[in-house]
Amino acid sequence: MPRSGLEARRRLQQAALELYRERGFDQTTTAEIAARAGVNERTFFRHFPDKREVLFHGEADLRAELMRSVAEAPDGLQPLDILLRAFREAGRILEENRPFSEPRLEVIAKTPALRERELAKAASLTEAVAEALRQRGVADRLAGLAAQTGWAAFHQAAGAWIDDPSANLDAHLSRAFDDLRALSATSTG
Amino acid sequence: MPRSGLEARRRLQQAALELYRERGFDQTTTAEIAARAGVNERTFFRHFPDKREVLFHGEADLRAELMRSVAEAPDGLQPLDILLRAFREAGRILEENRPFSEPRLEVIAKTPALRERELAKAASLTEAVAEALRQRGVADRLAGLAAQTGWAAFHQAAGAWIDDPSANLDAHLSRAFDDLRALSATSTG
DNA sequence: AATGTGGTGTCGGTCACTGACACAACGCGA
DNA sequence: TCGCGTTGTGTCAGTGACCGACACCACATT
Repeated sequence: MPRSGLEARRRLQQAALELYRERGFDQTTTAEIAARAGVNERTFFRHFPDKREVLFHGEADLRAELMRSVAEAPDGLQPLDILLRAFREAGRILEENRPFSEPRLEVIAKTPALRERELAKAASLTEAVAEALRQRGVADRLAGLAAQTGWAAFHQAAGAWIDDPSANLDAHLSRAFDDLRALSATSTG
Repeated sequence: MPRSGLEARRRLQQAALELYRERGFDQTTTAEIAARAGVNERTFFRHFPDKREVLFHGEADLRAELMRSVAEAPDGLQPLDILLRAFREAGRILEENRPFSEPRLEVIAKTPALRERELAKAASLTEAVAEALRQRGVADRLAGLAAQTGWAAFHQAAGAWIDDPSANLDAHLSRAFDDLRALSATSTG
């Protein structure tokens, strides 16, 4: 039966996403997911530590892409510009996987337990980005704030892109980062 | 046995905090918490929806204070200035409850499951602040971003204040919001 | 005294998640 | 070709979070 495990993992992710959409996260049991994927329930927990994590596996790719982009950004850019660049590039992962990204984000948005996990992932990712910025010499406190505000803009852009696919993710990102600048520009300080 | 229920709830919170510190969150069962509080396990779940929530009950006070402050801020202030004002005022709750919050924050910091819940609480609170800003006429997207960046600054200031109590929270807040403005001011846009 | 209400104990059950053990498929060297 | 370790899997027997239903008890109201 076992070939590489990758096959089963993919089927489990697919089955989970389908079932979460069909009857909701809370009304789906791990046994059902496993059954649809054609494996044993125990196998589910061999591939994913819990019922939520099955929807958060591509995160490693996004993380790697973000880190790479931040590290390789040209000198002379300001923190927020580095991040806009990085999110543009990493965003391609979302755009290329849209058929998977869209229902996934939909389910997450309507399930508190999944939103909690998403926030945790975001926090971890944000901290990694902040560290990457520090590696580039961005001041300590500034790096943390930049990463969090940048992520807030990215998250908002991603949501807007889901709601309005007529514009591409880049356009939404530009607008979100413009808002960010407007926010501080108009502040009295 | 039942007097008002408030008594049991307080004992449950106390027992939970103690046990989470003594043997850790994961190694504590709800039955043990209930036993130490002198009530039945079922009663625990009548007062708190789950094992984590028992540590997140004062949140309502902070939320109420923030909402009030945002709503009552004088006209003419920019979003970030409204928030700085609000966090200054709400921050007093933290300063007054420092001796109680400290062990609680300690447990949360070292327990992933509790950190997840904390992030969820922060997100909910942030969304409430955003809505309060919108009520004041702040543009839709801007309100969301302002609330999140403002919260990021507040969170960073609170952390700095825990690590360095020599300066008061206000000072840390001022510095964080200055950083925020510096972030966008130097961006090319 | 009758009645209502809210907090509680008890019981039975579902389901997420785990440890232990055995088995099947593959890769690889002998 | 045969053994052999490695890896993915199935099975079984748990533990513990959490819920629905019902009965009971303290207290307030009338």
